[in-house]
Amino acid sequence: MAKGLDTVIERGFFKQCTNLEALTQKMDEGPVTFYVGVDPTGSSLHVGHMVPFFAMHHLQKAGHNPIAVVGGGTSMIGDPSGKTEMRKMLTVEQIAYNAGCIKKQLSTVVDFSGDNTSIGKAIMVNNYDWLGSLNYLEFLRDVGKHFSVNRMLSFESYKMRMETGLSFIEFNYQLLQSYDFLTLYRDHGCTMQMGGDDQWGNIVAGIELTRRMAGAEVYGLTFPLVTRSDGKKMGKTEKGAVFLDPEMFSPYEFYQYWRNVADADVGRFLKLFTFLPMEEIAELEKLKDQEINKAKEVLAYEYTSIVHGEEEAEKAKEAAKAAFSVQGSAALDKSSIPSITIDRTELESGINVMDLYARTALCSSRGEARRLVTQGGASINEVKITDINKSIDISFLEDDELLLKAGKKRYFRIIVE
RNA sequence: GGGGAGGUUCCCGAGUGGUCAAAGGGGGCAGACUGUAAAUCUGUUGGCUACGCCUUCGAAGGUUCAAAUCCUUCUCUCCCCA
Repeated sequence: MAKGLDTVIERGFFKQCTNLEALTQKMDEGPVTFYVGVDPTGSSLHVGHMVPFFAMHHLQKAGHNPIAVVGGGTSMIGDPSGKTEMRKMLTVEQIAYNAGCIKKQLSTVVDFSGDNTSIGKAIMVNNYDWLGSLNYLEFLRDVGKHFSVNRMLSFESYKMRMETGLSFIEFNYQLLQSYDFLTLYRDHGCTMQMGGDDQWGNIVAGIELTRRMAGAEVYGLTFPLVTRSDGKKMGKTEKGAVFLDPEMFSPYEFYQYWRNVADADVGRFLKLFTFLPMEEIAELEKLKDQEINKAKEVLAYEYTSIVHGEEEAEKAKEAAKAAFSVQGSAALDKSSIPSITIDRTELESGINVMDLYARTALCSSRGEARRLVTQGGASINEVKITDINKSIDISFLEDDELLLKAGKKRYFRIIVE
């Protein structure tokens, strides 16, 4: 089995391949240039986007050459695959900005620097560069003729949209993505595309187009759709997606997200989202019941460390330990908890509990704060508050701070000056 | 362009003049249980200066003592025909 490809398969990235034997052989023979597409629809990726790039990492490490294709052109249109609604369109400037942010985030797993000769060479390109200047008539004549509408309609992703409606622009997405593959083959000798299994149809279409127009055999490989065993969408929380941008999703929360994955998911996620050797993961997978928490800690630490750096991972780990151990807040790493500063004089005259909570991110209104207090979920510096009329004053202070707690896991810090 | 069906609180979805801040479900939050898990159970889920008041049922007007519910216009979505 080809180097790199075996790792990818072994770690659970493999769902299906257009021609596994041929691809294996090709990858055995030497470096293969391959690509993964990413949509620059936001300024931050979330963890769900990362699956292909972890795979990319393993292949790059094995000496193959990755291309990350930013869908600047295609995202101006919208991909119907798996979406129930049409995407909003973005301006060229927004896309360029987003692409910059994304590259930075991808750099945590893929090396774009090009100064490490022992691994494959990675580049990032934007398909707007070739799609943006397409001539409609020429495109229809040269590319469009290879596509069968009947065939396209038979794809599941389009079928779904047939129910709700599918605009003509979206319908063209497959042509553009196929054209990407052809272009990358011509310009960069790219011979493989990877993507989520929902992209299978588009990938196959690209392969066919490349065969017809360039007479070359290229390959496609898809990853299983990563789901959570509890059926919830991977990488989504109540508050939204688990973003990689620390401004949008703090390293502590990031750590906690992975620390709290379902038992059944730990092993799979360790393989997908960490670089730990398989033997080590196999050991961790043996853990049961309470012991499995160790595996979750490893997962959380490793992934946090990849995305946010070891220092942040360490901080998050310590903060979590402190927050959930018996000593309570004493050992909490305060710097990782969100905070606001209030004036000492204000506290001296006393602030109502509800008012205080409502001013933090813990509660969005006094009503919510009232509920929290009434239901026994509020405590300040580890003193439970159950009286909604309680006035908080300087007697609650500890080191000039108030540590507000909501429920078991959410903290907020009030610094008094 | 013609015809039809619709837009309800975070989401889905009841409600068709007062008993509606609006059923039910989902989700969320909190509590119990626990392993910072899952499952389960309980409570809660517009705002506020809180036994009352204010703002919500696509938007703006109107009818009425009283409208999410009736009328008018506008707007958006979906379906059928062209």
